[in-house]
Amino acid sequence: MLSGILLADRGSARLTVEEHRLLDEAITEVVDVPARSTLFRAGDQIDVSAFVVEGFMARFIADRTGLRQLVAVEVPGEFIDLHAFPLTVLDHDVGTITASRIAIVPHADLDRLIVEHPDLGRKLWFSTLLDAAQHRQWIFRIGRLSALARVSHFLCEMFVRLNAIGRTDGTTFHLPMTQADIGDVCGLSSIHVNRVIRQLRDQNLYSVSEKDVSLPDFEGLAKVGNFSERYLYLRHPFSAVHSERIAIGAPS
Amino acid sequence: MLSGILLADRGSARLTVEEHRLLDEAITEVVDVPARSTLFRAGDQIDVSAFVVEGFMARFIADRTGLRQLVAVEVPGEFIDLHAFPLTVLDHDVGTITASRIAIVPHADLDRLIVEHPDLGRKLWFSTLLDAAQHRQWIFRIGRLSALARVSHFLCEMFVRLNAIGRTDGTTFHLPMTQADIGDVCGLSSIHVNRVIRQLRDQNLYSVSEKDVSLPDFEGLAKVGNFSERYLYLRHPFSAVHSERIAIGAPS
DNA sequence: CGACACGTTGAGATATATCAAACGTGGTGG
DNA sequence: CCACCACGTTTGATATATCTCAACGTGTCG
Repeated sequence: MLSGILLADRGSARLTVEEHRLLDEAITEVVDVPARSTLFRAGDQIDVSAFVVEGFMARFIADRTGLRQLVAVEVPGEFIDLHAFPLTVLDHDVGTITASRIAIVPHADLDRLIVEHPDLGRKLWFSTLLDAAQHRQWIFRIGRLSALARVSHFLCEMFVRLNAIGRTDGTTFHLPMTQADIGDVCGLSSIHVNRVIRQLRDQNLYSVSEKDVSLPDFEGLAKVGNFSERYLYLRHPFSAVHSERIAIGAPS
Repeated sequence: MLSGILLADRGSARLTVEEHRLLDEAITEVVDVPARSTLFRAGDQIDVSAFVVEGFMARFIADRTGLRQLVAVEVPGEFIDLHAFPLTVLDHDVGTITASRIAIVPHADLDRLIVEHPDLGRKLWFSTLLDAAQHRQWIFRIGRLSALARVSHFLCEMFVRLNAIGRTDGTTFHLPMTQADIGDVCGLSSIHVNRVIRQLRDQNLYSVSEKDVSLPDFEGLAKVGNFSERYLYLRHPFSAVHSERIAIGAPS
């Protein structure tokens, strides 16, 4: 049941037992990929998609000078390139952060599945739209938040997402990313990330040991980061306090 | 044939005559919306989706202080909230920039259509993934480009998108956005946008009169903005020179 | 005519980047 | 076992991009 982790806790899109079985049967290969390697590149035409079974992966866009901007971080249970199924060509690179195991599903099989099972098709569509909702929040994060808020927002996101797949103990979770990676997520230099993280530590909002991150005051961190988890569309939100109305203001 | 403009020039997702007809029949209402008004808000549960027939619209996220970040700009022929069909709840606000006319399609009809016509379903899926691809490019733009490059990149994007729907004469197009709007797109203050635009004018890369923007040297502007149009997935790219290989560099 | 939205300009403040260097730590090979 | 190296983190000093505040001009619209 490799697909068992797919779409975990996503309210309206949870998969039925039957749908899990169908997806499992469509897996043609399970591949182990070393850390820090690039699997696909922008422009690649691909006829399979894959989801993460274990490990941390990332999607990113690089400019001519090699500056890298991550556009998504994927954790177990998430497709890394399901959008390539309708799109057929990738517009960004895909690679690993840590050593990862991925399960591969040919597009031809997805084709057949969504015709025979429209509901499953809708759920796969939903899954790609979850990415889009996260993208939007990343735009907001980078465009309108301070460095301190950006890093806080990102830490909140990772916490909530990992919590949803049972990878936290309620406060602590494993985050195998370097400060440079976080900079690539937040549009910051790694040096500045370092300084911001120290601030969070000084405010007792964050601590880390061996890549195990603790957020002793999630609500406080969420406030600093202007974080509201609604965009993750979870059936069981971590924070009871949410969906607060936000004032619509004038443009800057 | 209101739907005639949908997915124009998107290679693999162009609609057949029959599909256009089906969508047209599903339109229940055509609504005129005044400029600068908000149609839907984050958290709204909606059971219809709409596409732009005429006008400029935007999707945006606002923080507690009213700072606004646009996450998408929509022009005629584009759905503004098709993602709400699988998602059912919106994670951002939707509003107009100029007075607009939109065509409304109930989700119940889309439901029926995609079951009976899986190919159409795939194309609608594609359409929402186009948004996601644009989101990714916006993250890159804001995260890794200078103010000058951000504005250039955005101008290139709007030019190419409007060109694809026949709304340029090869150099000039109508862009009814204020400098503050552009700031909300690029994560900049309106004052800084003003200064950046003056730079572009001084470099003869841009001129404007009555909201009619001219880009006399598109290639030059694209270079400044690190712009490559691949992510727009057009059948007839504007620029012959593209798909150049970009070096993958080390993280910052 | 006044109010308002938008663009423009100036001066000063500040957040973040850049450059440079040191430090710990784990792994590796001799 | 030690020397060494690669990698990530940390710190300091300085540069610079962008923001903020403030003011003014211009056109439009009621």
